Amino acid sequence: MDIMKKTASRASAPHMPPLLAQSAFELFADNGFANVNLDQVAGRAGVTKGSLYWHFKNKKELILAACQHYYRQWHTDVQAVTAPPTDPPERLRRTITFSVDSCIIDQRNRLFTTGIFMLMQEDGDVRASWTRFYGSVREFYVGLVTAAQSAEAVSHRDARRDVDLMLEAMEGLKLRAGFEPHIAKPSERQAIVEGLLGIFQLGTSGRGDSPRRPRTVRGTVPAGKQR
Amino acid sequence: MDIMKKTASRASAPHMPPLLAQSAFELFADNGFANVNLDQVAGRAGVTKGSLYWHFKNKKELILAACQHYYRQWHTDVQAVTAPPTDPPERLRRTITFSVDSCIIDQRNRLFTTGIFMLMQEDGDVRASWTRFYGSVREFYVGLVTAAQSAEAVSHRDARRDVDLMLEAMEGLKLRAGFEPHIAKPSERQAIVEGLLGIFQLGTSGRGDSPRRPRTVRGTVPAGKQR
DNA sequence: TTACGGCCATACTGTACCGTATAGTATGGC
DNA sequence: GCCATACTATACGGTACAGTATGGCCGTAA
Repeated sequence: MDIMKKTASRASAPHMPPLLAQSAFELFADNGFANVNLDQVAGRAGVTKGSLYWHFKNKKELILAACQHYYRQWHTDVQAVTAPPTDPPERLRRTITFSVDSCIIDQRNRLFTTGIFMLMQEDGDVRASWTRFYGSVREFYVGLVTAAQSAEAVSHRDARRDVDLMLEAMEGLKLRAGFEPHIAKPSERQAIVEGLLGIFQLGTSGRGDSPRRPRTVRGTVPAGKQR
Repeated sequence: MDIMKKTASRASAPHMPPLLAQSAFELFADNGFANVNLDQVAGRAGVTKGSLYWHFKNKKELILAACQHYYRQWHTDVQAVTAPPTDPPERLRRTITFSVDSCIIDQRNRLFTTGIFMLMQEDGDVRASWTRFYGSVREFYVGLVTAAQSAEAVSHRDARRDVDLMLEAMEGLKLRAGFEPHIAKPSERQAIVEGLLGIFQLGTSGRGDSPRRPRTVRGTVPAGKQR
């Protein structure tokens, strides 16, 4: 039969474990954790289950590795978005825009994180893993927000609380995008970004194009109230 | 052997289907959809799988019935909260407080809805079912909010958008409560309610007790800006 | 050349569980 | 007294899949 199929590409593989983790992530994100078996994961990586079990103790460890893959990806993506040198408010806007697009458009992102939330309920390790990630995301956003706010000389609000509220809304958005696909329209996405930015009560900021809704009137807040 | 075990309580049962649906909801909410088999559901209702399959075509129909049970429960609970005659802003506050408590404290609520979001990704019927429910919840809140806003004579904002943002934040809250349990503290819950109410830019409203954070300064919004 | 250890494939075991087949029981109509 | 209908119990087929047992290949070092 089909012997010697691909003995060539042996040993040159980029160190199986990360490749398996990536394959696992892609399959999990496309089909959900419960609907993927280890034969498929191994197959996608070009090996079989025997070798998968050489690198990972069990399915749970593979899942955790897939999570790490996802976390790393997120950080590098956001790094790329915030890299270009701009002023802090614009960086905040870009990051939020990127995140909103990820939540709404990137179905893999949606399905994968939903699955994690499900697993979290019944596995402490997954929960701990996600908790660390969420913490890093929050700190990242807090940094962005405080920078943006101090740039406007209004830092009277609790940035951490605001960031939490925004992140909650983003997670909810992810879920809602699953059953109300019409929010994927560009105009809707734009409005949603404005809504989230509104949480921080920053001025309309950045570009000159007029904001889409009158909501951002908030920017003008009575001064002299800093704590 | 054990004959005549419980012939007494036969036939007096409250018409199996709803009882099975409730049993299914409880088990699903406690253990997740994937970790419950039909023997357990039937057992909890005092029957066996054979009779379960008499009433329901398959597991999916049972799940949909459990969803209906959940929806009904939510509506009656909220009805109970908003029933006592108070002014609209206070009714809004009470409803949000109730919802936040449900999201954070009621673990069954959390696990069940998370499971639904997972199933939604792969089943159109579940998705349609949830979409209907979400629509009814949104309309309910829009009614509350417009009533509350017109009571304060400021209706310049898009209530539907605000409600969507708030509901998204609530769903996110539900998820976050799963891995950051410290937000179950009463003071935190109170702050979260204030944050959500802040979305609607209403005054601090209702009772005389001072709000917990300076955030609600928002209430004083420059007048004369209605569209 | 041999020996060995890292890596992988194949074949298999064990288990969980959905769905079904079928036998049995209560109840009401005729 | 007979039968139909509604409902319940038990047992099992089929399947999907996690995890294991075992042996082969290949590079490296003695």
